[in-house]
Amino acid sequence: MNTKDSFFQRVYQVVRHIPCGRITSYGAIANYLGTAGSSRMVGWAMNNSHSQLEPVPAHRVVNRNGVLTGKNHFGGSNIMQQLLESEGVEVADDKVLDFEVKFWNPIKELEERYFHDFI
DNA sequence: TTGCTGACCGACG
DNA sequence: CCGTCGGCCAGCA
Repeated sequence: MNTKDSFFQRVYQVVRHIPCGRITSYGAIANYLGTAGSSRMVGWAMNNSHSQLEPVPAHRVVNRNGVLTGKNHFGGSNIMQQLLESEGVEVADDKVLDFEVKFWNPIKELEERYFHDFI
């Protein structure tokens, strides 16, 4: 990667690779970036995601419990939930249903993608 | 340079 | 079940 790519840029790049109808967690992204335990940085990156020119689907990132902890940063309303439901992700009580099923693991998915591209 | 802050996580009582 | 605390570390004033 370029030297310009900062920790935040990497986070945004991973988030942009999340397919529709799939979700991931802050910890998974942090683990993928090799900074496991720094999941707070991922959340902080999402807070600054608005400064990015390209849109970042931050609504596809939830905490490890599948709870929409960041919904409050989408305007104070249930915009985050609506976005997820529009993509086929069922949400109830600020919590994603079938979280484990729709969970998108950046390590596994991106590894396979990289492996497939490498071959 | 220092000292906050934060959309997390896990442990503890 | 609930609140609290420490660790984690990139940005920013």
